[in-house]
Amino acid sequence: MSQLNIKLNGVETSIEAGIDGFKLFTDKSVIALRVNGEARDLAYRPVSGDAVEGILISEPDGLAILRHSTAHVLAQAVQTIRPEAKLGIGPAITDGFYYDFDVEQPFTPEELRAIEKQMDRIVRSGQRFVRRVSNEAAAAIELADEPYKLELIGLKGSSADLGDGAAEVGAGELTIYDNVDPQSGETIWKDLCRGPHVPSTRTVGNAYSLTRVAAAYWRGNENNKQLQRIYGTAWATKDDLKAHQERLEEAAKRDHRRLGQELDLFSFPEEIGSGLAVFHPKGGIMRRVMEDYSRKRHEESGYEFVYSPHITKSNLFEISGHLAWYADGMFPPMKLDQEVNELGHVTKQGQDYYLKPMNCPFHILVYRSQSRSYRDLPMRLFEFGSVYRYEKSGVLHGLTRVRGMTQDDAHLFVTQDQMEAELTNVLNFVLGLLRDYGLDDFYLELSTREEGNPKFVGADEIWERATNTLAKVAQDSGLELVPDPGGAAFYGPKISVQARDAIGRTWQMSTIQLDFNLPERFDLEYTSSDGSRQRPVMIHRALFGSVERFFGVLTEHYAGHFPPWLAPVQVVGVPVASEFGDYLDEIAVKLRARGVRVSIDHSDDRMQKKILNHTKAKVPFMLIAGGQDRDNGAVSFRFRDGSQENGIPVDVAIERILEAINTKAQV
RNA sequence: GCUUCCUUGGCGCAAUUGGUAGCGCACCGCACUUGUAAUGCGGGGGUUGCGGGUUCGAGUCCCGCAGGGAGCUCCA
Repeated sequence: MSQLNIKLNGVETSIEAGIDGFKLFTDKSVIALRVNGEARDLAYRPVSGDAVEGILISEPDGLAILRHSTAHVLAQAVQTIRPEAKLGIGPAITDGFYYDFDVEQPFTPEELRAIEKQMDRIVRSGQRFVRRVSNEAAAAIELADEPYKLELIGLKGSSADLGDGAAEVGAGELTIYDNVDPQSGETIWKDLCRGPHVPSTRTVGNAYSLTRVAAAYWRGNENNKQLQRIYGTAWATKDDLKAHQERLEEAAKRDHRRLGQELDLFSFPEEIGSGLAVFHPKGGIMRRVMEDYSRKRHEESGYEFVYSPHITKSNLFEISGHLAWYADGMFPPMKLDQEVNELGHVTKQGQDYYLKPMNCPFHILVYRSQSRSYRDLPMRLFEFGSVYRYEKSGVLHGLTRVRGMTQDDAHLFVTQDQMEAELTNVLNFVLGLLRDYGLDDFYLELSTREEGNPKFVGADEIWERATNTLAKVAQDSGLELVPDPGGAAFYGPKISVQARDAIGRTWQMSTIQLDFNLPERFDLEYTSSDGSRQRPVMIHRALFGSVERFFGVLTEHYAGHFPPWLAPVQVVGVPVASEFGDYLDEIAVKLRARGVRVSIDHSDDRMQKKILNHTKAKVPFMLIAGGQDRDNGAVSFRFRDGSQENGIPVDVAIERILEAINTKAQV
């Protein structure tokens, strides 16, 4: 046999010509090959000069192949049970996979279980995934019954944007994967697919599960038909699957909607309407503490506080351009003052008033209320501004996506020369403040304009300068920077600060936007040192995004175990018997005098019951006192984790509590 | 907005094929006076989200609306 030279796992190796990946890697945990950087099936036969590595089932690329192969098994199972189901696409996604089907009747949960059973049978039957190169004409005939696949083949020909469909056809050769029965050699099922796949359905194993069914627009376009999408999760081992399910349970326990109910923080009364929250006393305390601290920091950093009304005549948003671009996202107008005679003719022109979806035009009017000099700049106007947006009903989600919210909104008016320094300033201010609230793992996203999209207004060179300035500031921060092309606001590019929470999920927090457009629209000016009229640049920035949303994110981050400075009740006193209640009341008086939020539980519950109740309420400090403590002028701490320290002198206990509050420590 | 599922006392849940609403927690009262995650007894509270329809009879079936969950699309 002739030999050929390849680079095997980085080492120059001579192998027999014509042997495939199965021979090169006998380790069963190798499920595919990486050939010259590209994933291939194990059946691939290396040619001279190839750089070949094994892809392990446990590595990210391997998991993606496993998940995509599981999607094929799902599709085969569905077509076994519902032969009329037409195939959409079936890619791997984070933690799993999905496959879209066009079916007359949506899948029921019971049917999902039947499909899982059928998948098990397919997995056990050990069908081989066999790659076959086809061409557009042949595939079109072969897949005549699969209209969506035909569309993808057509799109491939036209080099249109395939989106998620890239997994099916992608670049290069058009391929079909046959599922071949190992005994008979018969092809049982096939799918248009770029691959690669695991060698056999048996490799899929048993660490997968179908999770839910939902509708999804074909090719992600809401003008297209909705297909039924089945989601699943798939892992290398059963333990990994279990760990994943436990992570989901952990996330569910932290859900701010659930904790908001359990901890009595806020609610969404049906009578008020979707996406409109009320904060209860406990949530109200937290919100006030959050806002007070933010105000204090803004004051220290040179911001000035303004207030503006919740409604305005339409004219304001016509000038700003919001009505032209975002009327759909605004609550419809209140039509006022119009008078009509008996004949239906308008005798007095009315006015349309809108609830404000943004604060910027109001702050602009504050700026414009008098002639400004370069000496006034930078001018930093801050407001907790309540805005209302008519979010589509399907997107509302707890406090994180609402119809009424309060932004911690500021608009900075600066000269072109001050722009970069001020942006750097703002970014550092934002990051510092977020850290104070307990978030400390960040990365930045730079959202820029999409070429040729008419949504973005303003001259090219202005966009370029704004984008370059933001990019420089972002880079100088030293934080990881992720590009987000097309994500800019219509009036300018933005940096957004993304924060990772305690269990690694990322949340978009603050945004900093540069805007040359609104100063133009409102004809803003300042007199420069040489007496000439100049146009200021605007910086929009919200740090929490909205107070509501930030509240929700912090709730999930802390899983309701708020650090003492934020906790609605910081200390609860539990007397061992009611006769010790007075003693605790004396301590409570001292704590209250120092501003601590403390209550003493005088109810006639057993003390064990009281401990249970306050543990469930996630109170940071419980102070327990009985005869021994009273005799010694002491108190006993019980902490959230159930640990305790007995016999702490009262003054020491008070200092410890104050220390924790003042340093914003977590306990 | 679209697809789909859901809605029973403050909260979490039950109610066989449509037969006239139960439980736990919470709440109120009484007793107990307690040393680290549920003391005992008793009591009150729901025309089953709202509006229509089918039926002798609807929490259960049908239609509409509202609110919620999941996903899609969207997010100035």
